[in-house]
Amino acid sequence: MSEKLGEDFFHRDALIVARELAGKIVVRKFENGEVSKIRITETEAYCGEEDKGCHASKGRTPRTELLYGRPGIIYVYLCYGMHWLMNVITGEDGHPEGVLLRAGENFNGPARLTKALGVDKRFNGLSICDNDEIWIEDDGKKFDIFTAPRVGIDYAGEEWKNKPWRFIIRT
DNA sequence: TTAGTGATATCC
DNA sequence: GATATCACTAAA
Repeated sequence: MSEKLGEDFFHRDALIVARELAGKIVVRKFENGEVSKIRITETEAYCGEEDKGCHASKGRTPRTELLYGRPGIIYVYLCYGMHWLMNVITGEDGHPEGVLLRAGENFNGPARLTKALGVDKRFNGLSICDNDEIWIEDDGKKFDIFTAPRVGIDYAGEEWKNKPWRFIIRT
């Protein structure tokens, strides 16, 4: 009883989507026909220009342009020259918010996730509900979620870096 | 703890 | 054109 998540799911506040995305399944179909499913264990919400932790807070640029786009768009960001981090855009069209997929079962760390999924910049700009290589499913299982401050955004300042906008499932 | 890595933004 | 920065990982 797995259900593929559609655009409606992402067309909500990033905080809600991030919370509900924790515990869902990312499905990746490779070119050779192999399919891998990975449970999302950790997400983070990034909410708008006023959120200093969000890329869009520094202004609209070609890179952050995607954040302003339609919900369900995959935003792949290259960090430190070797790591791909994967986000999904949420909320209203024109409002820069999204959810970072921070970890999956069997690994820790956002770059491990994309590595395992074979995600790279080819996926940047794709809609996660409108392609046959990667999507997210709800298998109906429920998890206890706990929150924590986001990591890696010390530059955002006390006010923003302490927001409990990181969602982790209890396993 | 530190090196490695490359796209992006920002400063000439 | 150049350089400073960055939501990280792996190796030690």
